[in-house]
Amino acid sequence: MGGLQARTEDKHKRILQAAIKVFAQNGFYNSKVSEIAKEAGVADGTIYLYFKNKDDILISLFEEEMERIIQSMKHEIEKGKDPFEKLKRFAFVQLNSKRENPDLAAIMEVELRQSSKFMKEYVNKKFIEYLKIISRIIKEGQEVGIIKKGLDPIIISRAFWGALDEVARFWVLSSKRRISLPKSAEMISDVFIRGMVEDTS
Amino acid sequence: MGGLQARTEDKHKRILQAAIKVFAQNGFYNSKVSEIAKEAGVADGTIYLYFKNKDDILISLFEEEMERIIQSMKHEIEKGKDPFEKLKRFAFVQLNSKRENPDLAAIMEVELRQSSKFMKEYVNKKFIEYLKIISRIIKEGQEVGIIKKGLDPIIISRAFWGALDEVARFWVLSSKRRISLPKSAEMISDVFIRGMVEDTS
Amino acid sequence: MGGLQARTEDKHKRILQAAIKVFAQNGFYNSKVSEIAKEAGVADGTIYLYFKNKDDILISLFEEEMERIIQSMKHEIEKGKDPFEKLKRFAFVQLNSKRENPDLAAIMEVELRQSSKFMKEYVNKKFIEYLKIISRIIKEGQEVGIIKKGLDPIIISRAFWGALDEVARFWVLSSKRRISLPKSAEMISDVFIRGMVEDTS
Amino acid sequence: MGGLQARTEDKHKRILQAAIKVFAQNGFYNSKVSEIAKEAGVADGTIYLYFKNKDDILISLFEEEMERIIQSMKHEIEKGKDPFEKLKRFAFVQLNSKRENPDLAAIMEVELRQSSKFMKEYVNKKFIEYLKIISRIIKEGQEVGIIKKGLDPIIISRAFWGALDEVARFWVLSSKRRISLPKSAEMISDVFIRGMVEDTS
DNA sequence: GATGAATGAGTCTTCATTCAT
DNA sequence: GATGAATGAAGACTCATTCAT
Repeated sequence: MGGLQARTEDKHKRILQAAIKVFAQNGFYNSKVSEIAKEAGVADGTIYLYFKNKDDILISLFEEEMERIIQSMKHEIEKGKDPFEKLKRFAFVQLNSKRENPDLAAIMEVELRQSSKFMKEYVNKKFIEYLKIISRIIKEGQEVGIIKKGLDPIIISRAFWGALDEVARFWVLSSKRRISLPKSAEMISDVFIRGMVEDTS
Repeated sequence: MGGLQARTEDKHKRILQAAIKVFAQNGFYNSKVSEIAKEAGVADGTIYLYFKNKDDILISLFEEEMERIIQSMKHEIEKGKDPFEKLKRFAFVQLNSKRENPDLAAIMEVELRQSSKFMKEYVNKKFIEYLKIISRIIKEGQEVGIIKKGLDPIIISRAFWGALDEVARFWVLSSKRRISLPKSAEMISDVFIRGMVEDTS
Repeated sequence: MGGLQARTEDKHKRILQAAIKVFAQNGFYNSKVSEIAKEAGVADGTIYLYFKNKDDILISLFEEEMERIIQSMKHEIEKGKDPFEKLKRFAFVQLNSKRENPDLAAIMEVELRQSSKFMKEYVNKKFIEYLKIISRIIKEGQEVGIIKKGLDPIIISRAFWGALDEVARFWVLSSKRRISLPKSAEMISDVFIRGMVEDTS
Repeated sequence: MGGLQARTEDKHKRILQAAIKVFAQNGFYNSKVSEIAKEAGVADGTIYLYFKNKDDILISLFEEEMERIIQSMKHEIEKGKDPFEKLKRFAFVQLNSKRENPDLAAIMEVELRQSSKFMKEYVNKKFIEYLKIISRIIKEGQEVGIIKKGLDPIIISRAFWGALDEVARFWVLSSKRRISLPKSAEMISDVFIRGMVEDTS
């Protein structure tokens, strides 16, 4: 019984992993359900035992991966001793995820911007939660008095994330050699930190 | 004769404008050619007198709009007296374009990241040209000695653009009220400028 | 006035000639009216001043060419002194027409067999008239007593024409070198003549 | 398992049979895939599980039927004791096939001449194989000394087939009454045999 | 649960034909 | 008469989804 359950969960995961690969390669609309099935090693119809439809695969993918990403990022952030170190960690982890999970990252990149109605709500909710990790750090810095009070944490967190995401994208396109990911992370967080730091006079 | 030419060009433009609207609303893959035709007030077949196929509409859209955007941005930048002022102008114009041409901006947002093979080359070429506007300003600042030498202009230009693009996206999603576009432009360029400024001691 | 009429007729003919070329190359269904127009050096719409529709071009083509072919063949046959010589002449002219007018011949080859309802009647009428040239020669031979009475002139004329047509087709396909057209004409008419000749004992 | 396979093969065959009927009725270009599907009692999409596209239906039709025809003809020919008897058998079987399978015959008639590029090669290959059945008989006759040496077996085989094919076509058009098929077969093979026989003096 | 053959709705695209100039 | 831009009906083909086994 447990075994069956396990195998079932396994199949669910296998389909999702296959979908990540296929979606990343062709984009959502150019991916065929049958391709995912093939990649997952299951029959076409089996997909529909685990997911309501093609859209649902993408949604589930977000639901499960975003949650994992958020938790993992929160965990990583906590290791930072001060807001600035936390931001650096965020930048580093964010950029690194591109290397560790390029397919998933590729999907997020596009799909997060795709205005597919059906997703918007959910995706946004989770994405905002993700961004809150940043804005909370900024607020913390403002409370502690090391980050300028005038800066809107929401705007800045968006900007920070956008900057990182774009550089990550660039890294993929530039055949991954021209620039080192860690250095980029450092460079960007440095610029932001220096840019946000409260003047001490 | 001139009239005929005019009308022909007009139709080309009308189709492209219609496409911008329709693509922005539904995304490329959920848009039907017949919808575009309807929106443009022409017959379905007429589309194919001006464009090779559906893909070609999107490509043409980029070709024509990107060029326009780049020229207009270059023109705007020149008015800035120093690199910092130029960056501020860039930020302002970039964010504002979202307000002035939200549909086009929405398409660029997604499609620029879409890995649609057929586009990648062209889009990238033009996009890189666009980003060079930023990196040149940064280099200029480094030469003049007001921007830190250690910063990679290419990385930073990506980051700057990414930050702006994401904030612009946020502005659209947040029902355009919570935050003012000009203030955001100022905030982001300020952070970047302060973050990049060469230490004078 | 006469000039205009002449030019008009000229255009009619030019379109028909263009159609022969285009139809021969691509077949009726794969030929576009616009191709014919281009080949004829007229505008697409002009075609419809001279022909009711695409079908009508093909029909007119038959009407005009078949009549010409029939008359020319009749004229040629008359030069033969006896039925056998007439058959030889028929064979020779028939095969030669493939060389002189390969495009027209190619169209006849296919279209004569195409069961396009709209043509059947007309084509058949003219084709039967053409075949009658043969059957009359055979009847003549039977009356004169040099061709076996038992042979059905209608069947034999079909067979004779079919034999010639197929060999002509072969000649085209075999890159026109392997075999000489006149020799083939002689060979086939010889076989038929020897095969039909009344036994004299 | 066997049942499933059987049903699958059955569907392939059913589609092909339907195609024969539909193509014969309207010609290839005027036949709609949906018509074939309807006639076969399957959904439109099902066609594409068994055939690559519309063209492929026609090609498959040839591949499968021609092979069958060739084998069946070879089998029939062998029963003839001498070359002349074999030719008579050929004529008889050839004409009869028109009665037994008029739809297929109608398609062969037209399509064999249609210069559809995509077919030409294959069709020709198989058709030449078919004609070789005749030319071999003629060669055999020449070797045995009962058929004139001067006759080119290739030309004559074409002529023989062309003669038969045309008479068969005539039979269909003439509402199948005016003339008996067996008599026609006899008449034509008689003319050819007498025409080809070596003079014995 | 698993399969994959079958379905058929949905869309792009072509091209014969029209008609305003 | 001549033009050729515009039309829109028609049809091949795809692929998400279903369901009998």
